[in-house]
Amino acid sequence: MTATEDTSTAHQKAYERIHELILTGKLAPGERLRERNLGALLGLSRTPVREALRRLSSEGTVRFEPNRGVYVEEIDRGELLEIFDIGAALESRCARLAARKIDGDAVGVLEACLDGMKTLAGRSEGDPGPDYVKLDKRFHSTIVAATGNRKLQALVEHVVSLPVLSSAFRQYGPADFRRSVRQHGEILEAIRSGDEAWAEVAMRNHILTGRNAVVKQAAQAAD
Amino acid sequence: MTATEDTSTAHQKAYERIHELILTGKLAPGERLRERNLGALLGLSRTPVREALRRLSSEGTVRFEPNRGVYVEEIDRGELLEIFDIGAALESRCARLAARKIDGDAVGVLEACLDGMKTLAGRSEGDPGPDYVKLDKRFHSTIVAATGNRKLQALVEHVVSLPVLSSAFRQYGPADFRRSVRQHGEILEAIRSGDEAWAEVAMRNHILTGRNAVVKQAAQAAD
DNA sequence: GAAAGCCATGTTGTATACCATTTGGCGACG
DNA sequence: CGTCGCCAAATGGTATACAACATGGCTTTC
Repeated sequence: MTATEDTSTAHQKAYERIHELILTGKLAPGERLRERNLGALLGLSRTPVREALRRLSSEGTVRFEPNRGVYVEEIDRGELLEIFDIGAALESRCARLAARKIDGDAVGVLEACLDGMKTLAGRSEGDPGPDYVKLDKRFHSTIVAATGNRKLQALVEHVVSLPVLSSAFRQYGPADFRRSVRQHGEILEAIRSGDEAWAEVAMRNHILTGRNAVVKQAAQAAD
Repeated sequence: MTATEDTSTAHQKAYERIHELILTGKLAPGERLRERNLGALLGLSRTPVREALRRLSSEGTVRFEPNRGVYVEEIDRGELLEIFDIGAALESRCARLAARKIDGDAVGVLEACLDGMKTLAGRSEGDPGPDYVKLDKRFHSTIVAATGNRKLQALVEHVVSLPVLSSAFRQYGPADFRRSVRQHGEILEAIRSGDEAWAEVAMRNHILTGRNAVVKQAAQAAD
């Protein structure tokens, strides 16, 4: 029951797997990706792999150098912080719109995500694992989708991938996860009650918390 | 010397042409795109066409329905205005960063673009044509690139495509073009002088002018 | 005459084959 | 001994071939 997506198409599978490999650092920034290797690794031909790479390229996760291969984009910390600021602006706007327009089904999904995150953060002391990240992503995606703006959805999907990457590298302690759960709870409550201003600021607060964790980590690394 | 792009790869050509066909309305919102047709039209096989469509899909311009074809995304006016707001936020931020970090080469490019736009807007009374749009895009792309943030660059590239679309449908008069040129001049001067606050607000002003034109057009259409 | 199921056709999804370009090494020449 | 240039292997770019799925019309049956 680990597999949540049906991965009906090979292209989708390739996209998700490669994205995950990059997020978890198995494919390092700057590393060259050989299409035949990836295909063999995933049990696919080059065609769906290349399509997945085009998507990743369009999202800025990967870079095509014509006739010279595909490389994982390297991120510097300044860019990353900048991205967090932009993400905060976009997602808080989404939260505001969602508070206005969300329907019952979507609220149900949010509740389910929150439940799952609570359980994961509560039971294990150390690392709630990649499932937590998936629920987190789902939570945010649901909010963005609730705005009903497809272009906005595409945008946020893109901007979010890098912060998620950074959080994958980041060492979260149990307290951090509990705080994350609490913040998601606040966002949900704000949206459910239709309080636009609260939803906006709760989301902004949540994302800037993540930004701060990156800053702190940088300070530690400088020791 | 009309051709500015080398179009070195078939995929790039496919991407640019299809994008242009959508922007100019030759491919209408909601219309189904057949890969074989597009390939034949552009003198290419399906492979690069599909890769281009994946990019466009990732940008939210086009929509894949699994096993059922690719469709041009339809936009409603509310979404469009929302996108303008986001574009204003992102691009004004870019202008601020550019004012801080831009180098001489990039300034030269901006000057060249502005020159070209001046000429086009000055000489012909009616429609300066698609070349004007291209210069406009180049101007903005250069500013975004000057921020040195690749992810941000990818984002803006995406968010910008729709407003450009709308401007393609919009009927600009000579006065509008002259105003557009003047605003680009202001932005350039602000960036060149390193005045971050001015650059930010000049860009915001420019984009919200475009937003207003859409609103006005909507009001006219409602007559 | 209407509805349901099957088949023909077209289109998407994926794999494979072929061509162009890059790249690293080896040998000839200065 | 160094350098230039050529050749071969590998890799990306594109075309084509094949398989899976969807769709519309026709036949068949009630």
